[in-house]
Parts: sequence; C-alpha cells; structure tokens
Amino acid sequence: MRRKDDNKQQNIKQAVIKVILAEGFHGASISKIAKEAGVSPATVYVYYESKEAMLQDIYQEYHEQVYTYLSGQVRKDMSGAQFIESLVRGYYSYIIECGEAFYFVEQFSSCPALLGGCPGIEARSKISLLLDELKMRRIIKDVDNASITAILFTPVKSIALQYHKRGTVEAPILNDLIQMIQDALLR
Amino acid sequence: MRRKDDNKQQNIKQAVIKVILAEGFHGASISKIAKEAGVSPATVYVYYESKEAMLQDIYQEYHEQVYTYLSGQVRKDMSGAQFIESLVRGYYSYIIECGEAFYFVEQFSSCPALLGGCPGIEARSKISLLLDELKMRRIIKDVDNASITAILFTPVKSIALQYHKRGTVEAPILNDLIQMIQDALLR
Amino acid sequence: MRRKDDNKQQNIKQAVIKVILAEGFHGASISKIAKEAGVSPATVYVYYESKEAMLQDIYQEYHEQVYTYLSGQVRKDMSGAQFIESLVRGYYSYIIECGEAFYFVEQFSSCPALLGGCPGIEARSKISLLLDELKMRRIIKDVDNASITAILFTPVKSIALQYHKRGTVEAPILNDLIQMIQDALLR
Amino acid sequence: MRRKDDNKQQNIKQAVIKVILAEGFHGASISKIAKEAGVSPATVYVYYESKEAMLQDIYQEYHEQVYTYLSGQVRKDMSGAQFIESLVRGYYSYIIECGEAFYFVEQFSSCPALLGGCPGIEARSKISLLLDELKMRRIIKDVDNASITAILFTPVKSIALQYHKRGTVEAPILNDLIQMIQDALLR
DNA sequence: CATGAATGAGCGTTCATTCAT
DNA sequence: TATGAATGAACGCTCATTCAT
Repeated sequence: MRRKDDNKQQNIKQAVIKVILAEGFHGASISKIAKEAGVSPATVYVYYESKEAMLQDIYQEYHEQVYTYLSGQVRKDMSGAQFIESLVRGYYSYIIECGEAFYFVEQFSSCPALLGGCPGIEARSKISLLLDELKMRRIIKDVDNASITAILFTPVKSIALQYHKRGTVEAPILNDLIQMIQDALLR
Repeated sequence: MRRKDDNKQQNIKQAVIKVILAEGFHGASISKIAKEAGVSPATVYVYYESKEAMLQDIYQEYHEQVYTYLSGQVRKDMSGAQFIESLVRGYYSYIIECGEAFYFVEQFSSCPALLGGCPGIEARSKISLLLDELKMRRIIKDVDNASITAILFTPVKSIALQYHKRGTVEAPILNDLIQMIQDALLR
Repeated sequence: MRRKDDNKQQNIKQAVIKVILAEGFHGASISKIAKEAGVSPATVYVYYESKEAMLQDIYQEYHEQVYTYLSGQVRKDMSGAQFIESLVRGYYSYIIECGEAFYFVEQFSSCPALLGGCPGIEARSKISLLLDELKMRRIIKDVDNASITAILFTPVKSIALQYHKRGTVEAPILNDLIQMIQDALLR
Repeated sequence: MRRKDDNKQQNIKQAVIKVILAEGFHGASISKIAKEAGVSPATVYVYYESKEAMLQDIYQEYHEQVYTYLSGQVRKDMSGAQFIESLVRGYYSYIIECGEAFYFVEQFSSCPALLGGCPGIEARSKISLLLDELKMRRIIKDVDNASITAILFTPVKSIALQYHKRGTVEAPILNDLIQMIQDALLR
C-alpha cells in the first residue's frame, strides 16, 4: 500500500496558510486549498476529519510557536530594560519574519466559533513564569500578567501590522515604543 | 421625521450587527440578515449595491463612532494624567457598552478583503489633533501618533475582550493599566 | 415579484416519482430530480426544506390516496363476499393503474429512516371503521384489524407486483385469490 | 478447517448485514462495512468485484435460508391444518429469530436495480413441491402456487414486522391468522 | 419601492473504486 | 493476499444575486 506522505500533509498546511493570506479566511475553501496543495479535495479528508479540525490543528501548531520563539530571545541575566527590549524586538521580528503563520493565527483567533472548539491552551506560561520572576525580583511592577502582556505585546503587534501593510520598517518608531513600554513596566 | 425608507435601512443595519454577533461573520448571510430585519433579501439590494458595500457602509458608520465617543470624554483643561485616564476608561466603557458595534468593527477589520475596498479614513484625526497639542505642550512624549495610540488603546482593548469573555470586570486591573499607560506616555 | 408557481411544485413531485421509478430510491438525487423537473437544484429548496421533507410530503400525499380510492369501491349494502371482492379488486386495480405512486409509497415505506420521521398517520381508519361494522354485523370474523388487513391486502399486493413485472394480468389467479380471502375472512 | 480467507469474507458478510440493520441501506458504505469487518476497504474488492456483486452474493446466500428453515418445520405425515400451522409459525419464528438476515433480504428485494441483476432463482421449489403434493392429495385448494404462497406468507410477514417494531408478540393474533389461512387454503 | 421566486456557482463532505506497495 | 492512500464524481445544500411583478 501507499505510505502516508508527510510531505503531502505539509503541502496542505502550507496551502491553507497561503490561500488564507491571499484570499482571506472566508475565501479559503477546501477546493482552493486542495488545488494549491496539488491534491484532490477528497485527499484533505485523508489527513483531517473536517475543515474545522484542519484549521484547529494548524492553529495549535503555530499558536505556540511565537512563545517558543520569544523564550529563546531572553536570558536570565538580562536587566529589566534589556528583557523588555528583547521581547518587543523579538515579537516584532517574529511578526515580520513569520508573517504568514502569524497572520493565520490572528485570523483564526478572530473567529470565536473556531477558537471555542479548541482545547484551552496555556502556552503563555513560559512567558508568565519569566514575568513572575521579574516581579519577585522587583524589576517590573507587580501587576496582573494579563496587563503586562497587554502592554508588552499588543502595541507592537498593532505597529507591526500597520507598517507591514505599508511595506516599510521604522526603526525610530520601534525604539520609541520600546522606551515607552519600559517606562510603563519597570519600577 | 424619517421616512419609511430610512427605517428599513436602519433595520437592516441593526440586523447585520445582531446577526454577526449571534452567528459570526460566516453565518451572516443576506437571507438571515433580511429575516432578522423583517424584509426580503431583495430589499437589501434596494439600499446597497452588494453585500460587501453594505458591510463597508456600516463599518464606516461605526468605525468613527468610538472616536466621537472618546472626544466627548476629554476636555482641554485636563492634566495629562487625567487625559489619559479619561481616554482609557472611556475606551473601556465603549467596548463594554457598545459591544455589538465594537464587535462588528473588529470582525470587519480582521478581513483585509473588505478593509481593502474601503476608502482610507482618517477618523482618528480628532484624537490625533488632541495628541499633537499635548505633545506641543510637552505633556506627553513627542513620538509618532501611531505609537501613542498603540499604547493608549490596544492594551485596554485586549483586557476588555479577555474579561468580557469571562463576564467579570476588574477595577484594579484597569487601574494598573492606566498607571502604566501614564508612565509610558507622560513626560 | 414572481408568484409561486403551483405547476412547478407539481413538476417537482412528479419528477421525484418518475426518477425513483426509473433509477430507484437510491438513484434519486436532487440534481436528477431537478433536471427532470426542469428547474435548478436550488429551486427544490424553495419548495421544500430538505430532501427528506420533500419525500415525506409526497409520501403523505400518496399514502392516503389508496384508502380514499378503496373507500369509493365499497357500499354499505354489499354482502360480505361482495365487500371483500370489491376491496381486493380495487386494491389490485389501484396498484396496476396508479403504479408510480404506489411504487413510491412502497419504496418510501421500506426505508425506516424516512418512515420514522413521519408523523403517525391513521389513514387506515376509513377502512377500519368499515371492518368494525362488518364484525359487529357478524359477517366477517371478529379478529384484530391488523390480521384482517394483512389477509385482505398483502397477498394481492404480492401478486400484483409479481405480475406487473411480467407485464401480464391473470384473471383466474385473482379470482382464486378472492375466493381464498373470502374463505379466510367470512364467518 | 477454514482458511483465513474464508474468515475475512465471512466477516465482511456479517458486517454488511449488521451495518445495514444499524444504519439502513443508505448508510451501508464500503468504508463502514470494512471498518465493521476489521478489514481495509480495498480488501472488499479482493473478494468481490463490486459493491453490487457483494450484496447480490449475500442475498443469494440468505434468500434461500428461509426455505431451508421452513422445509425442516414440516413433515410428510402432517395433516393439512398442521402443515399450514407449522409453516406459518415457522415463518414467524424465522423472522423474529433471524431478523438481521431477513431484514437484509427484504431491503435488498425492495431495490429493483439490485434484484434485476440477480439470476432468477427458484429456491421456492422445495416449498412448491410440497404444495404440489398437498394439492394432488386434495388437501389444499388447487390454485396457482403464487397465490398460495401469497396467502401463506405475506400476511404473517406483515404482522411480524408490525409487532416487531412495537416489541410485543401477540399469541392470539398469530392464532387467528393461522385459522384464517387454514380456512383460505384447505379444501 | 419592495417583494418572493429563481438560480448558477460554490460549499464541505462522502462515495465506490483504484493505486502502489 | 492485503493494505492505507488517493481520487473523480457526486452528494445535499446554501450562497449572493437577479428576475418579474
């Protein structure tokens, strides 16, 4: 018998991300995805139980990726300012470099019907642990992690998406942002 | 006095927002919207050229609403700290109170295919003018408005959405957030 | 606006029966039915909520028809023997003459999944009332109506279907059958 | 001793009957059947040329079974009344006890497209020979065997199916039926 | 203006069957 | 022999939109 081709599943995954980037979440039909992946629509169902399950599977894969990426950007011996700068620059780089995956995750997250079916993930924990330690060491303010991550990540995401659209990267803007986030979080 | 026509168009607009909240962007078909609005599907096309045009029209209407709302929350004689606090609390209130419209705008914004067709809007200008003045008066930092609004609004949006899901509102969290945003923006 | 065309619904109904007769219950797809009826597949859903609902509606219409037909074949002043003969000959005629409808009802009845969704019908009652009266008048045996109708109708159905296939009608066979059913039922 | 091959084919046959009982003729797809039988869908095509051929083969096997079963219920020295009673009770028992196989045969028979492809079978002959002898001995009426079997079997089938649905068994009803069939057939 | 009818195009999915091992 | 992978064709159904009144 034919062996399951791992390439094929990868082709499908990449096709999903590519089609969603090109046509939006709504335009990403199974038949378009299959065509992009070079397989028959029916073949998609060899690898996934349903379209929803397929999207969720891809989401699970890429959702955690950013946290893994960010964890690699910081070290324990960093100062608070360095720590924040590294995370912010790292997040910005991730969005710019892994734009397709990032875009997919954002699109997926904006659809409550899909998110709802996903098992609750706490991938943020890697970052949370770091934040907790910084709080204990009285380096950053002792406030809820939700607020900290909100300040740390959402502004840079907003900036990255704006400038990504325009195709330009603005070093001074990012520097200003880092400075402000440091002012916000450091004691 | 409004004519019947306006009534129908208003019904349709409200139906769109209601259906999208209830069923998501995917589930918002013309026939469901028409049923909700109490009109025939064909009637929608009396008022709008296409579904896309309808959504864009509604987006334009509600997209600006938040800035109008926020403009009413601040006064010229406020201190920088008060100014920031008013905007943040105002934005938070808006999200909680005008959840339907806010949700629609967010969903619409997340779909580039739709956003792309929209004429570039500069509704932010009301806020931008205020920010420019504060910068001139050396009250807030002199950085790009994009960065300032990113810091001012995206974290509170993030918090509001998180806590809205859980149904609880947390005063201390919002207070902390305001403090941090003030630290970030004030000179 | 266009007015609903009763002809169109009739076309669809007849197309259902025709396609099922030609291709069997399993081959009767919406697209074949629509093509036969000269409408678009989508049009079927203007008139019916689903394929299942459509089949059930047609079933309900034709299921009762035979009992109405049979009721017209008997009169109160008939003797028991005449009564039985009329019903048996009537049923036979119905099967031969209204073969398409009869075939549809039989096919539908053989599919429990469809039958199950149908509201319990007691169209048999017209016949049941007649049988009850004959039992009271001590003309036919006083046994359960289910048994009586089983003897009255199922053998002739079996014969009719056999001979319908072969295209021949056999008067003596029907006569013998009537005689036996009379022997079975009359006191 | 059976070889593995026979085992697999038997598994498939039983799976077909089981799946059809559980899910109806519609729901009996090759993949479900294969799963139920514990084999691959492709394996089905090792033993059968097509799905149709598979069903026909199973039909041929079970179609005759009832006649074999009934032949064992009667003996040459029985009276006419005993003979009829034995056949009727036997047929009833068969339907109740071998419900799965009976159900399969009924479902198959109701689909002309399948039946048409089957070679004409005369499995009835065992019973026919017995009937012929009884006719010669002037015990039962001298009418066409089609009529006799119609009277003998179709009413009890109808009753059995009705009562099987309701889960109850009714001794008096069966007794009445037997009496009536005897009155119909015996001289 | 307002409508319910009508539809071509497309949806996600399953099917019986064949392929390659 | 036996298989899981692979598929073209078809499924029932919904869509945004247009038609005819």
